Formats: sequence, structure tokens, C-alpha cells
Amino acid sequence: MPKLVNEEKRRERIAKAVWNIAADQGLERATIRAVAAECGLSVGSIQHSFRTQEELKRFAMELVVQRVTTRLNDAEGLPFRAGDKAAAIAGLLMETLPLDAEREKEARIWAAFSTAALTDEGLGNYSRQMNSALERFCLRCMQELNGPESPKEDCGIRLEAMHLHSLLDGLTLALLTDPSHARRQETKCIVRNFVEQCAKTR
Amino acid sequence: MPKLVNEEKRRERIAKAVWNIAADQGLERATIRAVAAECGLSVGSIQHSFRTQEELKRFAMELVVQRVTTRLNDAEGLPFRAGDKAAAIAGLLMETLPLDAEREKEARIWAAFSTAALTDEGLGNYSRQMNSALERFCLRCMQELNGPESPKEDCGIRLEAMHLHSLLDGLTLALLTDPSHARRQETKCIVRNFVEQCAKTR
DNA sequence: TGTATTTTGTTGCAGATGTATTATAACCAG
DNA sequence: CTGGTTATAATACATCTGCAACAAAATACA
Repeated sequence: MPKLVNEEKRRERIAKAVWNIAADQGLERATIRAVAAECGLSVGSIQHSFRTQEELKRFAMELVVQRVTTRLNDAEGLPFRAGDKAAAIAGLLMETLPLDAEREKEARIWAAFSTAALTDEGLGNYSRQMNSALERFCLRCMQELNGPESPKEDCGIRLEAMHLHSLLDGLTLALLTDPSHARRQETKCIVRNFVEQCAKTR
Repeated sequence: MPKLVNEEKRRERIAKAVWNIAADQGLERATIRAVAAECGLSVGSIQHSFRTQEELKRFAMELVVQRVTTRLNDAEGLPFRAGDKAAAIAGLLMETLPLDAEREKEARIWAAFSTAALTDEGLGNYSRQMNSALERFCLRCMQELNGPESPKEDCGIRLEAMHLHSLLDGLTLALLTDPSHARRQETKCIVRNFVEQCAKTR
């Protein structure tokens, strides 16, 4: 029997190297050799874990979707205190925005992949998965905000959830091209205002 | 004296070839040879107009910013009829969204360039220019919506303009990954609701 | 300890890519 | 028509890229 390696961990390590390169050089610079250098492996090792580069990119993007999706689901499960529900939800929403260095990197990674998905049909499904997950999350937030007395099958709330989702995406983009402190503060204000407004109308 | 060619037209023609490739294959596929083939020129001709590929990409992105900026400025200049001001503005805003094939292509082009700008400092300024132009446009729309009696130096309206800007960006992204008819209709609803809501609060 | 089996590292190769160089063709003033 | 200038085209070349092939090392079990 040969050396035993946790193949899944290995694949994740390689995928994270792809993330790093995508975040600060662009996905097109994530060549096999660059990835190998980034995670301190040889080209042969990468090839052992991923037959082709396309497979590697798919896996790297899928892993992003998985991580974010489970994180969103976990957040949904949290109980809200009744008192400051609006503030709690605003905080929850802000956690999805690139307001610190770590989230900014994640957002840059996602921007690279989702743009690549526009011209790479093999990746398109992951974009759609991510959008579904985000929209479910936003819908859940809006329902929580509106209180349990609101109708479950309201068309209006679905549109408001889409509004929220698009707003978060747009704010993310704006923060990526201008990550200044001022912009961050304004972004937080916008999210707070949105939540406030929603809470008021009901 | 030699053959005289309208150099500016030539450069634009080449830049548009870059746009085409970026829109349906991704900016990284816009190699010199691919661009030459796309616009029916030879590699040498491209090189005559652009010394390096980087210069070509910069020009192609700058041209997008110029076009959109002038278009937005033109739109701002139009007079609004007093009667259906909200509807008129909603229509104006929808014109910035990829609700038809032509705008969808433009949005794909812009997505490619703005993502590239995240990891290419030479392009970052164009992203910021575009954002400024869009935000001015949104601010102008909000002011028009609120009527002339609203204070000119309101911090709130600036935030609302940023909200609108981010919303448009996010809606654009969502439409690119799901350009279905249903999604387009929902997008229009969201824009109309936003404008309505803004008009009501004042 | 031996060895079969897997992992890892290196190298080779065909094709793509950016760009410099060179040669040809087109054009207009004289 | 012609000469000189420029536009266009073709090619050359060094580098990069994905991937395959192979060699070397490592390890778990007999």
C-alpha cells in the first residue's frame, strides 16, 4: 500500500491557491504552474488531483459556492431576539459585504469566478446556484423583518428580496472598486436605511 | 505622402473587436491574433495602431467609459414632462439595464472590463470614472424625482443615489446570469417600485 | 525487510502568445 | 509617372501554457 494522503484536503488546498491568485492577479493567471508554486506543490501533484485545468477551476468555484451556501444557511438558523430585530438583520446583511480585508478578498474571488462564468458555460450553474442561495437568504431576512403575520406567498416580498439581493451585489461591486473608509461607512448607512424602511412600511 | 487612414476610426474599429471577443469569450481571449481576425485586419495593422496589447485594452475600456458617460450626460439634459415624472425616470433608469440583447452585450463587455480592472491597476481609474458618472446620473434622477423644493446639499439624497446606483449594478449582474423573460419583468417591477417609493416619501 | 502501489517531481512537446523585424503594397505630392 | 512615406502583411523568435510521459521517492502491508 502506498502513501496515504487526504485527497479531499489536498484538493481544497490547491483550490485555495487558485483563489489567492484569482483574488490578486485574476483568474486567467491561475495557470497550472502558478498554482503549483502558490501552494508549494509540483505540477505533477496538481495533475494527480485534477486531470485538467478546467476541472480544477470548476472545483475551485464549486467550493466557493458550497462555503458561502452553508454559511448563509447557518446564519438563517440563528434565532433573532425580538427587541432589535431590525438592527440584527442589518448586521447580518453587512456580514455579506466586503467591509473588511477578509471579506474583500472573498468578494474579489467571487467577482473573478462569476465573470468567468459569463463566458464559460461549464461554470454558469455555479453562478446560478449562488444567486439562488443569496436570494433565499434575502427572502428569509425580509420575512423575518416583516414579522410572522405577513403572508407567506406574497409576490411583493419576493420582489423586495430580489431588490435586497441586487442591492447587496451592487454595493459589493462598488466597494471593490473603492474600498475607502468613507465608502464603507456610506454603505453601512444604506443597508441600515433599507432595513429601517422595510420595517416601517409593514 | 502616404496612404491616409482615419487613425481614430481605425482604433475604434479595433477596440470594438476587443469588445466583441470580451463579450462572448472573455477579455483574456482577446489576443492580438484573435482581435486581428475579428476585425479583418492583420497583426501588423493592429500593432501599427497600438504599440502593446496593454495600450489596446486601455483604449478599449476608455472608449466604453466615454460612450456611456456621454450617453448619460445626454439623458440628463432631456426635459421631463411634469405629469408622469416618476414613469419617465423609471424608463430612463431601465434604459441602463440589460433588458434587450444589445444592452446585454454592453453589460457583458463592461463586466469583463471592470473585473479585469480589479487586478490591473492600469484600468482601475476607468472603473472609478464610470462609477462617478453613474452616481452623478443617479443623483440627478433622485433630485428630479424629489422636485426642485428639495435641498441641494442633502446627505440623504446622496445615499439614496448610491443606493440606486448599487441597485442598478446588482440588477444588471443578476440579469447577466439569468436573462430570462420572467427575470426581466421582475427587474422592471423592482425599478418601478423603487421610483414610486421615492416619489411617495417626499 | 521487501515490494507493490501510489504519490511526487521533472522533463518534453506541441501549440499559443506578445512583440520585433522585415518585406510588400498602397498612396499622394512632385 | 515616380519617389518617398506610410500602411499592411508576413514571419521570426522567445516565452508561456496545458498536458502527457516518465522517473524518482515514499509508504503500508506481506
